Amino acid sequence: MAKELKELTPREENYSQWYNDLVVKADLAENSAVRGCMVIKPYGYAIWEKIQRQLDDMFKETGHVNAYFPLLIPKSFLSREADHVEGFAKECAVVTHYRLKNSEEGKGVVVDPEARLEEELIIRPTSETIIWNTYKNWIQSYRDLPILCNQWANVMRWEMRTRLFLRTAEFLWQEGHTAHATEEEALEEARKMLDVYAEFAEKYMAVPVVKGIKSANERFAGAVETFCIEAMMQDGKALQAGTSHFLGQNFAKAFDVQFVTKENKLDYVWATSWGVSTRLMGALIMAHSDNNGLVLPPALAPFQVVIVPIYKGDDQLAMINEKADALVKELKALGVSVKYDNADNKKPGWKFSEYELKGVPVRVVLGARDLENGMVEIMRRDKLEKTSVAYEGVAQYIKELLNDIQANIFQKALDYRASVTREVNSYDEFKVEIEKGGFISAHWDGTPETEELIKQETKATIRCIPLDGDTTPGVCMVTGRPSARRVLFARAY
RNA sequence: CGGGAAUUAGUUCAGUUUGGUAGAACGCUAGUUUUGGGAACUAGAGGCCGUAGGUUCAAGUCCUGCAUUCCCGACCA
Repeated sequence: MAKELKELTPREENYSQWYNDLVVKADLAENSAVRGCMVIKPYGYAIWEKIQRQLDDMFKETGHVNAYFPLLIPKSFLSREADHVEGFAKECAVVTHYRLKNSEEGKGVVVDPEARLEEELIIRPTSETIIWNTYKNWIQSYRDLPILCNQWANVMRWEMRTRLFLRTAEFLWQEGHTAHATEEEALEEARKMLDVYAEFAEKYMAVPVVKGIKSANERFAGAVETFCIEAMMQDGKALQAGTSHFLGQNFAKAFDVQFVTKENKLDYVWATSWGVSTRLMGALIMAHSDNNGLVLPPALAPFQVVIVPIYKGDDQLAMINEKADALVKELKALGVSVKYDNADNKKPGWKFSEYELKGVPVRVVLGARDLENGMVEIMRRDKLEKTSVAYEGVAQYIKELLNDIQANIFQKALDYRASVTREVNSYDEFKVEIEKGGFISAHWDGTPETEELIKQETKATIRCIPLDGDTTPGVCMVTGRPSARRVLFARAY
């Protein structure tokens, strides 16, 4: 299987084919019988659980709690906030009936026309509306604020075209929804969660991201300001990896959520929402993988080490089992997760390929030959390098190696991004450069019209206005009008 | 919703030109030999050829409708 992957490379034209093969062959996910929906398989879900656990810890550390809100939302809720309905109406699945009955021709079941719902329900594409409808009951006074809730849930957006992990009709995500007494506090919250996302992406996923602000065209439907983290994939396309929105008082006004201030005045509540989804797994796969399969950062690998025994006969196996069990114990004591695969129905060569395809960071080979010399063979997935190490103290060696791998994967992604990021000063140059992929930093006059024109002509969008970075004024590369600063362009997923 | 292509074994596909006994590879099952980079041999199991009609002595193959899936666009985290 790994051989088939080798026919393509992560940076070629046929990237989507490569990506799909990789996802399927690494046993992460597959398309389901339902259009646009995906089955996340156990190995893929194990990675998602790692992501969930880590993010959830980080949310708790910043004072958030989890809650759960309904899957179905009354249709009328969606129309309360004008921009919001505009943004989501086109992709909502709608529940119209609550009962089936046997068909009169006697074949199968049909929708019972008697069971039409008085008010149709939509399957949540996001939960702002149902949550703000609920918050109305929770908030009377400034003493009830802030509310810092997060929800782990599934949502559904009836996308025209789907791709495993990157854009599926149903996807898993977390959505934080907070309510605040002041504008400053809400803005600070939105910024804080952006930082949490950025830290998670870089420290755990080993994916470097640019923190920034979305232009008006790309802003979340209903938000005053959308902050985002943008990542660069190996084929030169950008991927929005997470967003944090400052919602102003838009939803409080739409759902009439007012509170009494310290000064005994009525005011609308200030809001944020922020989310990341199973799309992060797409980012993980596309940012690091090579032609031998996945490359997982140790911090998110379902297991960090796999031990493969090589033996002839039961005597050797017994001896190797003993050594392996001892090593497993030592590694676990050091907090390293490990799988010992002594299944005898697969050959070692098969296992080597399999675990490379699955992206396990470190492989330890225990063979009779090595053990006689007191050595073990270690292979690191990121560099595909084999070394021989003394059995004594190998657990400590592996623990340090894992740190090194995590750092190396991040550095590699960072170097790649640097190599495809550049400044451009004219539109002609831009049109040439955008074909090569990567991030392009250029001046823009700040108008939606110019942004739209660039998108039409080059398929490139403004990924973000970076929070850090060059703030020297200049002139727009298209119109020549004044530009406050450079912004980041790319073609994106 | 536009433009292409596809639908046959668990999977990937051949077979359609010229209608005539349903095929291959991989996978699966059993046995033997194997085990330091995806093992070999032998013997098996497995198909209403997407669906509904039509043409014909005869349809996987020709004709018509329908459904579904994939790719390329528009939409989007």
